[in-house]
Amino acid sequence: MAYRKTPAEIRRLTTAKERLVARATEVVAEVGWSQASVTAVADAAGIAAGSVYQHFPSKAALAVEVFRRAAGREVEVLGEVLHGPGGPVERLSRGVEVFARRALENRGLAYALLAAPAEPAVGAERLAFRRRYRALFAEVVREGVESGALPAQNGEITAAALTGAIGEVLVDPLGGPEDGAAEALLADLTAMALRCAGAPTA
Amino acid sequence: MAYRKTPAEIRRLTTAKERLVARATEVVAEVGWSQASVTAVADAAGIAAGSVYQHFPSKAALAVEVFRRAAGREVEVLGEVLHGPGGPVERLSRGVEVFARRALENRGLAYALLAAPAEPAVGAERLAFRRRYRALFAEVVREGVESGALPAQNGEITAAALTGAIGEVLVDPLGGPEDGAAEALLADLTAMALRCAGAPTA
DNA sequence: GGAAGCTGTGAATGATGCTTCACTTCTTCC
DNA sequence: GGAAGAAGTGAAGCATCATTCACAGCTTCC
Repeated sequence: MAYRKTPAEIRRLTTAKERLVARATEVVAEVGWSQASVTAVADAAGIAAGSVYQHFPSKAALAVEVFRRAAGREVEVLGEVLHGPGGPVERLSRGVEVFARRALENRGLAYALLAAPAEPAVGAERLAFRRRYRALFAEVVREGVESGALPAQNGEITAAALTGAIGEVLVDPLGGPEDGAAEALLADLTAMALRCAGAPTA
Repeated sequence: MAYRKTPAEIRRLTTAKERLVARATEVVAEVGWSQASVTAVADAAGIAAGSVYQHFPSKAALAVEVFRRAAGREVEVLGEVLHGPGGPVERLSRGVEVFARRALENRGLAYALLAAPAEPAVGAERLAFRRRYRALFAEVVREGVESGALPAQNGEITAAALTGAIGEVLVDPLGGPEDGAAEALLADLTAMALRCAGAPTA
């Protein structure tokens, strides 16, 4: 009998899978979901198309994994900022700025996560993550309202609006070339977000 | 020689094309772009699949026409409200409300126009129309700033944010079932939009 | 060393759905 | 009525890709 995987072998497989996800993420960031065929992704990872199916049961599963990893990092970062130190308004402002800054620093990926046409499975994942963004924003808004820093409002609506507004504001810059106006954009964007939540203007 | 089209024949062809676009719009509103195959659309219009190509050079061209007609109506309506009588803030408020109300009254179509997965040609059209929405909002915001009704701000950003915010807020209600909370939603949405533009709360 | 079994390969398979085309049906006009 | 030609048909053609599979190459462990 020769069928027990050695730790080294397990590590090799895991590494191969990690590498596949990483390369697939790069491909998606560069050419978008619709152009990221199984063949293209496999080529980028240096394996045969068929080998993808050693790691994932379908292309959709791989795509979902790519999305989750990348979007998960963003949720995590945003959560840390929004749950971090400072008053609700300050945290909201910093959260919006950090989120937008990270997107602008990694345009291709940000565009893929936010807006690029994608297969249904990825679309569903996108929806799910948008809900998570909303939930994070809603929490801070609610806190702000309770503390009196923000006026009474429907926090869910404001949170959804913030999510949509940030995405929409970023779509054009993310699609176009780097234009050097990033800092001005960030300032305008955070100002808008604060107005949106009803924070008194500084 | 028998190849001159009579007026009646021309009318018949035009009517057939109109009918095709109308039925295709219904199909898209019901099942979304991805399920609206040429066969399904042709069936709905009561013609053969091949006949679609008498009117449009490709499926994409038909889809684009469907999108343009439907989205064009919304741009027109929004434009009328935003250019109508009243102060900038009042018009902005009414514009948001009218836009959202129309979407909620025609959910399937609104979802298809705003968010449903679609082929690249439709995606491009969607982007183009979003720019038109933004331009309309930007105009009113600029007017409001000039008249002093709104605080100084980057009108383009606010306009993009309004477009994104409205879309995002509507996506969930449009996807789910009618829940009867439409009026409350509209009130919260317009309140958010006014805050977003910096209008003093009523 | 060598049997057993897992991983990797990439061409073949299969599904989907747009588009074409040979043919039929309808309209025009003498 | 009938010739000429357009519109309409729908099944076949075709392109695109995800997925499979028979086979080759490796790793494990006695």
